[in-house]
Amino acid sequence: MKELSKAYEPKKYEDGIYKRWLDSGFFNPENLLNTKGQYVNILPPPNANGEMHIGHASGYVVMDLLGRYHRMKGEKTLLLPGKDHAGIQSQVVYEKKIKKERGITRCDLGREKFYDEIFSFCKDRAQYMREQEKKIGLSADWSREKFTMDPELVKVVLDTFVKMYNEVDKNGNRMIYQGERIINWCPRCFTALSDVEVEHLEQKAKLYTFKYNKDFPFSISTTRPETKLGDTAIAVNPKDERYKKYIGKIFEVDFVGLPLKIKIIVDHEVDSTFGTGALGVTPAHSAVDWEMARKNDLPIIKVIDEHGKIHEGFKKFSGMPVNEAREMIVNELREHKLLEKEEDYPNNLSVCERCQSAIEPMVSKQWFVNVDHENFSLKKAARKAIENDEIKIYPERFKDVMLNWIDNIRDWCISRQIWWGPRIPVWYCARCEDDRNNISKVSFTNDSNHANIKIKSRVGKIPVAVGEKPLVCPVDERHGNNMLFQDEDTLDTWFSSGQWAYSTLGFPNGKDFKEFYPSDMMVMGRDILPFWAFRMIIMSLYCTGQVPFKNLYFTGLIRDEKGQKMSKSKGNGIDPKEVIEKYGTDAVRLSLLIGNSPGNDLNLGEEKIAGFRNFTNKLWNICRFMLLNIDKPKADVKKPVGKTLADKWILLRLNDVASQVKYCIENYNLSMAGEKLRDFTWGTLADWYLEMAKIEGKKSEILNYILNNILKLWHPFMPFVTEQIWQEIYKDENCLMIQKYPEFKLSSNGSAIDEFTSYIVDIITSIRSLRADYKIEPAKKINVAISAGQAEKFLNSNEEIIKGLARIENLKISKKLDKPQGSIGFVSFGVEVFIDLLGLVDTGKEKERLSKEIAAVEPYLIGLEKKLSNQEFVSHAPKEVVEKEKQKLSEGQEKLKKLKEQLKNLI
RNA sequence: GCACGCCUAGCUCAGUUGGUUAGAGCACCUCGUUUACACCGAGGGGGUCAGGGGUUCAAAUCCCUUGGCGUGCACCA
Repeated sequence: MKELSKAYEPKKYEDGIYKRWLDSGFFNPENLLNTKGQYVNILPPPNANGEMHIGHASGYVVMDLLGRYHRMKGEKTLLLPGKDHAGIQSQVVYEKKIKKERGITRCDLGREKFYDEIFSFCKDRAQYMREQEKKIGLSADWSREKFTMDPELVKVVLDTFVKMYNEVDKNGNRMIYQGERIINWCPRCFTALSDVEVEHLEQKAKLYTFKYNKDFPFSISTTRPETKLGDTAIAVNPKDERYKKYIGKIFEVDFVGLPLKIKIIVDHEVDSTFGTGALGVTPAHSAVDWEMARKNDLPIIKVIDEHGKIHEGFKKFSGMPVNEAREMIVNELREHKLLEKEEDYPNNLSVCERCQSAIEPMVSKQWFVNVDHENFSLKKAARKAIENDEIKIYPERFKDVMLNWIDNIRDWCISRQIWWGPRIPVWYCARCEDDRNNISKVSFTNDSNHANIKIKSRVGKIPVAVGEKPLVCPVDERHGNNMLFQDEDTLDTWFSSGQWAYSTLGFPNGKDFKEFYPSDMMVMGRDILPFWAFRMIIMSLYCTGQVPFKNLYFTGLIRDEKGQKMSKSKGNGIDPKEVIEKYGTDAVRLSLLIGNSPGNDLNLGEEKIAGFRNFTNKLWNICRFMLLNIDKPKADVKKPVGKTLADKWILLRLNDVASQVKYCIENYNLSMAGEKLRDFTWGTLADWYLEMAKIEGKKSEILNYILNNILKLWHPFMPFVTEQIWQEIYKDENCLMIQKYPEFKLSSNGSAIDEFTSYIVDIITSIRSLRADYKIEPAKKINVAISAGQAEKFLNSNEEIIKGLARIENLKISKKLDKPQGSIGFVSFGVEVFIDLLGLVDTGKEKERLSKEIAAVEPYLIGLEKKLSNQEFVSHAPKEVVEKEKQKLSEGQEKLKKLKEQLKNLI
């Protein structure tokens, strides 16, 4: 058997190991033999337009750890990978690309060509990202990989649209309906957005206070004077005495040369202390005003168009970008002395989550999902599933966050005016339009980004068919199908990804769906909770009648070492490619697992990764050393009987750490699982047991047993190094990846072994410490005498270990002996240890050392005495606690007595 | 405004139903090539657990409160 090389070099092995796993076929659950139970994780699909970043990696590491753990436990394990088409984002990315590389816009390509190109672009990126996912060690079944735009997935999505459209309550309301409502419009992306796709940025704005004209009785305040062209009312608080006499009146005013008809209305929402207490109502461009308009039946005047310019019909302002119009109106008001105040005012600007352009709220005809439909309330169903823990959420506190979020949700706008994504399966017939004016109005524009895009009229069309394109117009066959046209819009990406949990499994009749749905685990970034978690839950409950997954684990964000968000522009990002190359995948995995906890952000710097690279190498060397001491390594060694105290102790500790690790993993405390394993491996095994084993010798069997187990226990955390070691030793065996995970139960009666060992460890550590204090050269051997009392026998049987690890020449252990001349002593548990200092004793120094220790013990004992003399404590506290305190007191008293004696003898 | 967190060693954080003289890693200081490992070993310094109050025999842990930091949602005329 050849030795392991001196240092572990990840680069040398990782690709080969991954290939071996792939070739084994065990990523595919069908190939796993003799499975019992199953474990399914439909992996969240990253957007197929970029590359894997460290945030993805942190999620994958969790998913893969759990997957490998369950696979090794013998469960039929499926990690199903895939990619998301990411409608708006991919379209933005691809538009930028063709603009830069070819100087063209999507309109130059046309809808079909653009669609085809972006499809292959996403497929290319998906392939590239797949290679990165393999680098992180993801043990996914690539034969089942999916893409949200695969035809079979799109079919599921469209079928759901049809099903929801056909869900009609007794009043004729559909679950999916078309409505003219106020929505968020991004003039850059040229599409409607749902509420969650809008971000709010703090900005300094100006708050203008003015009158429409000098005849109008009172002034209003606004940050957006240009929208006032569309005001149809003034709202005041019903309790506001100042304006009571005007309520209900209608004023016709001239506002910067344009006529306005203003009704005075009341609304409780109006804060009479803000500004003048009078609010100009602009129904077409403010969500709150829109609601007021609906309640008061006010007319709605659209001021701003889809390009962010003033609509036709506003004379000199028409066609002007909003900012220019604002400036012009303000100037005009100033000239006419109507502007009363102009003050700085911090407010939040709504911007597009994808491109950061300012959002225009506007009234528009869009498709919506009614989240509280009478036949099936998506929101109530989701609430119930979460409340009843049908989906368990980690960390638990996110349950409240989700419930709070569900309670505030409003109808979901699912239509997008983009080309990339599944197109809404709704058909209209030009001939069937009731109102000829409403037939597909087409307008053209000169906007550079959106040249020649058709803006279809979003008013008044009635679908004639929903679903596949009919052969003839279903309303009137004489119209045939050449008068049929499909809705121009595509579906919100989250309408697709919301169905990922089952569309990937061949819903509704596929074999995988029947076998693997619902899945066991979903791991997702906490930032997409409102986008995705909620949508997956509602869609799944409605379509499949079941929850999509039984457990939901949220990861936090990965930040830089200073806690700042990683971003390309700041250049503070950690690129997984680079750090994997530099430190190896296992080190990167550990740095994302240990010290990280569900839902919390993680600050990550390269130093941390380097630390785990060191540990990877340490593990390699621990195994290297063990191998040097194993005669003929076997993959299936039974648990040996420990011969010495050290053996019994390490078996006990291995047993306990393994059962704790299992407990931690099953409760998703992966960080603690890793920490416990590391402490055992480095602190217990390497620093103590292996050193003891060097002295005791003949450890072949037990080392073999520990080696096998430690590789298995570490495998889910650091699959590459463990597999490589396994392969070096057991070439002919199956991969470590599918070896049986060790089963251990927490031992009940090992405390005596632990206690004895801690005596020895403490004696050795104390001797080393005093040696260092007295600057005794490490190579120099010393003489030690121990007055051992009860511990005589077992200290004697471990004499060689104490001698070896404390570098002792002559060790004398007796039940009772006096302090030898020229020595110094210390007390460890009940044992007195004397070190012959070879004439180096410094009485002053000793006095100080002993006094210092006495000074530390005394207050501790006083505390204990006080506690134990307190009747309340003795009667209230559990017996074990009281017993423990008593024992601590008597041990401490014994120690104090001995220390005092030593001090006395010194003088 | 509503909600959810966080504040423990210089730094990053553990501390799971209240009960060890409060822990780890990194950094720092001293020393050091003995059957693996300098990506290492041995030893060491360093914290009144943000402040105040309360509950309790017992509080880093539970409750209230003040301050600081962060996040989500809403408002933002």
